[in-house]
Amino acid sequence: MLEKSPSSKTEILDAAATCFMTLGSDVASIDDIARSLGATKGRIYHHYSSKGALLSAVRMRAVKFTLNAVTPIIDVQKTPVENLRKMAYTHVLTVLETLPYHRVVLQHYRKNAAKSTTDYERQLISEIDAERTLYENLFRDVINQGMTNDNFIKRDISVALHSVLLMLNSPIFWFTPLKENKRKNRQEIASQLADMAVACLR
Amino acid sequence: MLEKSPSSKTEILDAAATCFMTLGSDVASIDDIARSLGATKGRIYHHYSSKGALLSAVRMRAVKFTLNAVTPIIDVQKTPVENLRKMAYTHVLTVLETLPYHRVVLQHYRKNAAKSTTDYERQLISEIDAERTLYENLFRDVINQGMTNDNFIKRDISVALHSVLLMLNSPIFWFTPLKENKRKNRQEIASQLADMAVACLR
DNA sequence: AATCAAGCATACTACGGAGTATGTTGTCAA
DNA sequence: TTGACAACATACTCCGTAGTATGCTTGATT
Repeated sequence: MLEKSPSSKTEILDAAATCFMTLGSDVASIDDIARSLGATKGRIYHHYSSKGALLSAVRMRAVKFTLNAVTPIIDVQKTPVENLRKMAYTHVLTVLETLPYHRVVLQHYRKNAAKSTTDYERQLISEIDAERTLYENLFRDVINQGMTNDNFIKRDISVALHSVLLMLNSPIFWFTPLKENKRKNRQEIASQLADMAVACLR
Repeated sequence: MLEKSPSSKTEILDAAATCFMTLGSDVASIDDIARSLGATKGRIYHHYSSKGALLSAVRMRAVKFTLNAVTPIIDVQKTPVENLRKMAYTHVLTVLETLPYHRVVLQHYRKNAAKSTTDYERQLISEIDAERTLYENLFRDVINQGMTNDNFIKRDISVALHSVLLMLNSPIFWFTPLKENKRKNRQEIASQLADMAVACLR
């Protein structure tokens, strides 16, 4: 999953992401993940202190993927429309290339109140939230700038932001990778969604 | 939850929807739901044969809410743009008024492969899927018609359909009801989202 | 060569939750 | 008035799973 020489830890993360994705993070057991690695619990608990910690690591990595991809392509010289269009395109493409991670994230967009979590795990979650807010603000700033420049219709910024972001994340629900034309197919989807994202703001 | 005289079964459904929403349908136990009703397991298992059956009932009811609300307002006399706009508005408003149910549905957009389900539960799920497909096709038809009339830009119909639907469902993620101006607030949100839905198609 | 720790595997415990079997209460019909 | 059934409550069983305690192996270090 985008790794040159996968360390043991990232290998575990990839397996965890896939298991959490297919079974759901609550149903998938540590044993399931270990089995999919041809290993046992021992290996996982050696690297991650709890199931919650492992889950948080997966979620954090998902945010980093998109954050690292989108941040460098913002160009203050260009117009908000151009920037948003390229940000949207990059976002979708990145998501499609690290899909399992984002499917896991999606399960937790609205699952805040777990039954019993330790202080340590709550801290991990707050760090994830901070990083996600950072990422959202990249889009918020561009949309805001576009609204003040009259490139975009003036609307409630929060409604507009989250609507656009969720539309860009919609492939997380329905995308299934095909054998042939993999790369091309993804680029087309990213392009269409980027168009729609820009369109729905004006 | 939209009920004149809530029967014991619908009362259970409402409680289940709320519990499944806040804790997640995997984590929330039957005892949790019973406790929130001031009752015990016995009451729930008297009406629903299993946890899966109860969950399916919640999901099915969610689909019925929107299906019953949107179906009658489609008018073949009007243009695709007018129809889609009103369908979108009605959809959002209905969702916001029966929010817990739709939050539960959302958890299962991509959780198909449960660990072990009975034949009976698989049947329930397939019935839900059929009903949901029926509902999606209402929107698919209108969008298709709009594309052939050149009211909408011609795009991949599936990508367009699911993107729009997910954008209309975005409040499921972030909406939190306010005390004052409840009704008005919801109408404004529905209106904005309906505008954006139409806009992103052309 | 001996030591030691990293990186696992194995074997256990403890507990929560789904499902069941059975008891209890009210109500209505004959 | 009785019996029969609906609508629950109570008290269990059983199993899966998170977490732990401990043992084993291999490579690096002194």
